[in-house]
Amino acid sequence: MSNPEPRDFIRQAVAQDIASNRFGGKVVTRFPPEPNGYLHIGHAKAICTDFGIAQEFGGHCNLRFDDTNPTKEEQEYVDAIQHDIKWLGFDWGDRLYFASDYFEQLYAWAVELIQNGRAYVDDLSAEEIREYRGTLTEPGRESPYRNRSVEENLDLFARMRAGEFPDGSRTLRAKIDMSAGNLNMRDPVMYRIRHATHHRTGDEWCIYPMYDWAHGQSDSIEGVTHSLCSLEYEDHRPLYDWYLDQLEVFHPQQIEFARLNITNTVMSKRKLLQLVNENIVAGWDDPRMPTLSGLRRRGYTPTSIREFIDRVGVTKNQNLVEVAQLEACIREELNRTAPRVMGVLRPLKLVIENYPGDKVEMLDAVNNPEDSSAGSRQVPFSRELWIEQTDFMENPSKKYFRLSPGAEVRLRWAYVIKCVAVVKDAQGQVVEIHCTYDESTRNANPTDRKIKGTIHWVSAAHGVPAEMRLYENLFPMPKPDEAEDWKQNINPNSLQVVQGYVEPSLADAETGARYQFERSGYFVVDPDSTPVRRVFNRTVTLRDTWGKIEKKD
RNA sequence: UGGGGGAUCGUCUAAUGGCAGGACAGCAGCCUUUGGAGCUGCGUAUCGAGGUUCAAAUCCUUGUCCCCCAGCCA
Repeated sequence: MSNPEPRDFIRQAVAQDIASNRFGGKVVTRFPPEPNGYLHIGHAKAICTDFGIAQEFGGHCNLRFDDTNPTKEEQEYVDAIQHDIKWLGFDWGDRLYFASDYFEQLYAWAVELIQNGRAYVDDLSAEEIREYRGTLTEPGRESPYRNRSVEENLDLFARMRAGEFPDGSRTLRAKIDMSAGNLNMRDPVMYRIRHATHHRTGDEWCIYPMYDWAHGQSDSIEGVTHSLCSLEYEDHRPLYDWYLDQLEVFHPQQIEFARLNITNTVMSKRKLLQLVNENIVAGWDDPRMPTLSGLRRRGYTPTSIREFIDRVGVTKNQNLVEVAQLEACIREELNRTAPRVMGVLRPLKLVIENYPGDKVEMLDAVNNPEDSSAGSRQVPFSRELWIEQTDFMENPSKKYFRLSPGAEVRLRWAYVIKCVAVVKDAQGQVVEIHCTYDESTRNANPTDRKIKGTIHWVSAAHGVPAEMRLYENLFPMPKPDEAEDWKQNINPNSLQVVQGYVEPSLADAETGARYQFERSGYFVVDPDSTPVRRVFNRTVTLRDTWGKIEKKD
């Protein structure tokens, strides 16, 4: 059951707890999202850790929505979150919970704390509470309402629940220590009044528990043994423990780890929401978003994301992982699994002068050199082809070994051709390339000379028009968060739409199907794709050695 | 001059007193009908200074730097 050598400090702690029979050897974790936005790759780290550890140690992981703030939460998010977790590859079975299901129990426990003199109704305003809290370096002052009688507190709290008081007029606070160095212990608010409709409990409640009051108790109710969360809750652990100790209920262990950060993107829910609301991107599932729905639409696989999370590890260190690390994971998987096809992004007409105009040959093309079981397909070849604009250069550098005047190049799976003429328009733009082909080189190399370059192509008569959406990082700089105005730094080329052609085998490609467009990148069929308008999203480019050579010059 | 946490190649991460290793990125080469993939090689990385020890990334002392906390958000 337990790993012989746990991979990280959390797994080590869990293994130790099992060894010492703490919690009766059981392992129960939970993933506690607030339904106020879509899940992103940072959440994937938490999901993989919470569900992964439960799985590895033969335990369970609960999915519990932390829905204690009706003003920010929506059913849409509840549904999207469940969909994304399943897609990532995890299953909570019947262990779907909501903090809002515990509101009655939480209320009863709050009454218990009042009765024990550990909580009180405070009439201070939000602003006054802030003033009384003190500062980081100065202790706070006790509220004048702090020493009300138990009876008065009970009465007031019941009337808070009954809806007798307006929003913000009163709170229930834990009576702890206004001089604590840890601000969380300076009489934290347990309940606030919010006459708001909750997406699950409707208008049943007008007081709502705060995170700290809800979270640990929810963990306890569910029998969670290991409550894993991010580093910023380290300061909350003493409070987490305090509530549980006061209540003398089952006491889970909270363990904190560092959240995931990735270069060239933003990860805070607030900023992602802004990108969506201000139409900077096309929605939560815009392929440029670091959301799971965005990555899915971009063509990332669940396994590649899990692999990525595995590789970056779990520690308490501040981290900023290069996005290249994520890209490496999807490239590695797709290299193994994606069928190769030919697709031209920016078409340039090529005419083979000595090839008969009425002739069409079907050429054999290997589907995946990394997977012999993938077989091969037939690709039509004819006199007029589309090639990539970037595969022709009128004045090539020495290291360029694709097409240029007088130069020879191989057409993938077809013939070696030689450029004999260049046709230009009135503006001097190259609009057509004329070549001759060497009939003896059909899928075979000439013996008398070495052909260095191979380019891809699509038969003009057979090619299928396709829209290609070429994505790059949303932000050009590694740390957009540190810029003065982060939104001013969106990469203008983060989405480029081009109209190209793909080989006819892709005519019926299904939504979600992934391909390698040879020499270009990995693409996935977008949901926008129809038989009339085929749309491919570029998931990631191939590693581009030529691009590096070019840059150096 | 409050409380909490963290410092290991460019990045992420291993080591739990015993050869500082891996992945990504980068560089050089080989190979190649994808300038893909693959293969080979390339590293003054333990925050500083003292100390303990045969031996320190690890233990002790001390200093420095970074992150988080003053929502009736989570």
